[in-house]
Amino acid sequence: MSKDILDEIIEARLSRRHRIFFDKEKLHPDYIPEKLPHREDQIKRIASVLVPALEGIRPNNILIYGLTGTGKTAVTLFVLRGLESRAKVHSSRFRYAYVNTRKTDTTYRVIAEIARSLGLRVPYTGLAIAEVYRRYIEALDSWRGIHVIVLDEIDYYVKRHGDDLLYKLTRINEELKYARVSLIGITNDINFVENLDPRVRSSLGEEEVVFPPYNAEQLEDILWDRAKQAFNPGVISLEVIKYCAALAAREHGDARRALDLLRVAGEIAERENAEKVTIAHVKQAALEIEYGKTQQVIATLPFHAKLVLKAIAILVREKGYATTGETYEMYKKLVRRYRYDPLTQRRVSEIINELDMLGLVNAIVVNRGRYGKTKMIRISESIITSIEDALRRSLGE
DNA sequence: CTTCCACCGGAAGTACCGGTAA
DNA sequence: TTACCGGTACTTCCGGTGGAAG
Repeated sequence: MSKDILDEIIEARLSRRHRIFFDKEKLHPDYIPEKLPHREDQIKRIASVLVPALEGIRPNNILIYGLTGTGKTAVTLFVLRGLESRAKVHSSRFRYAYVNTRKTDTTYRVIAEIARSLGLRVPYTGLAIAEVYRRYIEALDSWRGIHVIVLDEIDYYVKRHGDDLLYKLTRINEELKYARVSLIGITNDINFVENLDPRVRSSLGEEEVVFPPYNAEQLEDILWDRAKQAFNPGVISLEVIKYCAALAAREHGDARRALDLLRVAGEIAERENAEKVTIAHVKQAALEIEYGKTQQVIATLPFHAKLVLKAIAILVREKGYATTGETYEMYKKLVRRYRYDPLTQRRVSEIINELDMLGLVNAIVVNRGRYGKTKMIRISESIITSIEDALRRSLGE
């Protein structure tokens, strides 16, 4: 009997999935389509810089700029994958390493990942960085090919650790006898290059490629292209696509955001057992994406960071903003309830900066003359309830 | 013009953890 | 086993500072 109920649920689920999505993967942020509309110029540029690799010639380094969701990563990987498969035909030795330095955010892990892309087995801890580097060099030279290293979101890495690693990588060819390395740096932050060592800047920027934001029409093309593959016929309308495109265009033309909206809207429609995706679903999706992000970020915060955030939330509810000193006092009260020792104010000040970087609070340094220098901390109206929810959930009560 | 608040944020160092190599 | 490595999460110390108040 219970089996019948189960079958019913499973069938309902399966039939429902069939109704909305045909192939949801096509909307996944990491999926790279065969066609990248409105990026022909960039594909040509990057491909023509890289093709010499097939003849065993080291391509120039490339620096790629563009805001989030302008197709930088997709285009780069698209070209590299294409070349890698052609390399087999031409029997030339060509490989690439892709590292997102925001996710892989320490020196050791970046080098380890580069080395792994050549098939090396590198432990995730225990070795000296210099040792991993040495093995990588050795492996390169015995392989004797062209290795392209993609460093995605390098601005994040450089902000935290400086440009020493970048400098080393730009000089790596001097240490190699038979192999050659090219670098591709990808950044969202246009100003980032200005703070770079001039030698690194000139070397990394041998070629520069800019990815302008998409406008609403271009986003529509992209979305329509993908929607045709991802959804079943009749589920999605041009009207809904236009709405997603318009929302994303408002946010500097972020295609990833537009695709997320479409995917989540589809999931909501599916959940509601609807036959079509509607504009109401997209609106709901925008809310859920925002809510989900903050919930997830807060859930993974260390204990003391949660308490600091809670202290700020309380103060912001009371008077609209908080200063570092007030936050610290409130935080100390909260810690006592949990019978833990409070951290120092120096550390709490750092945690506030971290919360700012995560986008949970806005902290700006202000000088109030006679009343000293401090940080004015605020929480945007649109996420404060979501933050309170998340804190209640993860701190109990 | 000077004072001085209430912090800022750099630098150096400590403790601990999970790991490797010999 | 021992020496060492890098990463995280802190502490301690301290010089630095924009601008309202006096």
